[in-house]
Amino acid sequence: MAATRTGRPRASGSSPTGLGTRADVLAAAAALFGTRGYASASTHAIAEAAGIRQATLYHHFARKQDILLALLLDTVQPSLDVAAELLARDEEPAARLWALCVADVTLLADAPHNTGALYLLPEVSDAAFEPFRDRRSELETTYRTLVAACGVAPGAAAAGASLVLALVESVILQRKGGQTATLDATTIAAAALRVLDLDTATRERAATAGPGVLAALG
Amino acid sequence: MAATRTGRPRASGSSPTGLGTRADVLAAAAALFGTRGYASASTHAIAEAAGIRQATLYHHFARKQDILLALLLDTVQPSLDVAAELLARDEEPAARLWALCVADVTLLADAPHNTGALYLLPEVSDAAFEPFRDRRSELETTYRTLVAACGVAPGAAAAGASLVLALVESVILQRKGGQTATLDATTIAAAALRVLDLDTATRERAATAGPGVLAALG
DNA sequence: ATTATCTATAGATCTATAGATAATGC
DNA sequence: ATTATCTATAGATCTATAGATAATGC
Repeated sequence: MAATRTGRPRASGSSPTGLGTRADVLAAAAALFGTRGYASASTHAIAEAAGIRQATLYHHFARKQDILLALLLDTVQPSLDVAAELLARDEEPAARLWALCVADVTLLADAPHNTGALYLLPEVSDAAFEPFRDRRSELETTYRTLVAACGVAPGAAAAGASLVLALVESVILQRKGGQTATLDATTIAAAALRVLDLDTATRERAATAGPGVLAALG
Repeated sequence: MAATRTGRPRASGSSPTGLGTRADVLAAAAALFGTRGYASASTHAIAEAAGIRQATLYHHFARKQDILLALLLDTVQPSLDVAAELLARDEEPAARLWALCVADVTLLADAPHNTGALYLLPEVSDAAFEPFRDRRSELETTYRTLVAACGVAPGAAAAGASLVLALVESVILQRKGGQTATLDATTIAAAALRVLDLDTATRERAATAGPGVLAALG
């Protein structure tokens, strides 16, 4: 049952992540795409950081774009899972929105290598990344739906959701800037409810009930 | 006095912007860096969009990096000018912060080609762009100073300023997403004051006095 | 036999430089 | 003479493929 693996051994060293070559490549690419950019991070540099030769990448990913696509999908999927669960629940909308903000901020803040920053890459507008953009759209729709359910005026729900998302994603920009202490997730969630101009009583109920909602998620 | 210019004429057409070759290059690069990314926008593609041959770029910019640096500095400078003026005035801090938010949102929203998005490029962390990062830092310091002057608790001023900046820069993300109707500048400024949890009276005074402050700027 | 790696490289870029050319200025 | 453009290209990449190699699996 030991971890003996088939195939030619690596020329130098072993898996940096200890999770296999695919994980090594994804970790190396996440770091390099985020700090140097997509095109500026050569497959050679990625392979080197992953502890393999450049051509070996192509045994695991058919094209360079597939590496970024995998990273983007892996990053958005946990958020979508939380969002879908929260949409189906029946606690007060403000409490569910609070929970969504806290969950997303936490995911963005705790991810190794600031993968949230990858969706800011201009190259993501390429057709190859449409599967990601679709899921990202779904996430925005969930935010809008919850914001509207909080009683925000219909005309202002889309705008409100944009501002809430901007606050949540401020974590990405903070990490990019190399800030040591990123904002607390509950601080940002509270700020989101203030931006929406919800009344004090609603906001207090949400912050009180929110942690319970979060804990109830699968 | 007519616009007769020295030098060999272009092989094809004339200046797309009508403002000369340097302006043509900057406009073309702003569009391409923002939509394709820095490394993915080749000097050939930039030159083509500017209506010149690839090598002619190098008569106006010694290196490709100098094009992006010029765009970044041109984008941040007007914000810095407004920020410095506002710091020196003596209206109520909340009114000045309101004015700074409105001014920056307006600059970001009205700039041709969403140049605000350029500061999100990973390549900006390269040493070549340090002059820009320094000025960008100054701008953040001004936000922090005004937020602190609004009476936000000392420990919370830096966090508050981050959130305010995130709201202001949400315009960049909206434009990137291709949203047609970006948020109104005054809507964002009002949201910024709510995020800081300023009391209602202060916020109302700021929104009332803010337009006058803006109008008084040079 | 299957697998994951390796070496080697083809073909397609891409940046920046060298030097020619076609205008205006003096 | 000066200037801004042009053509041509050197040299340095970079992606993806071809085919060899060194392990384990049967």
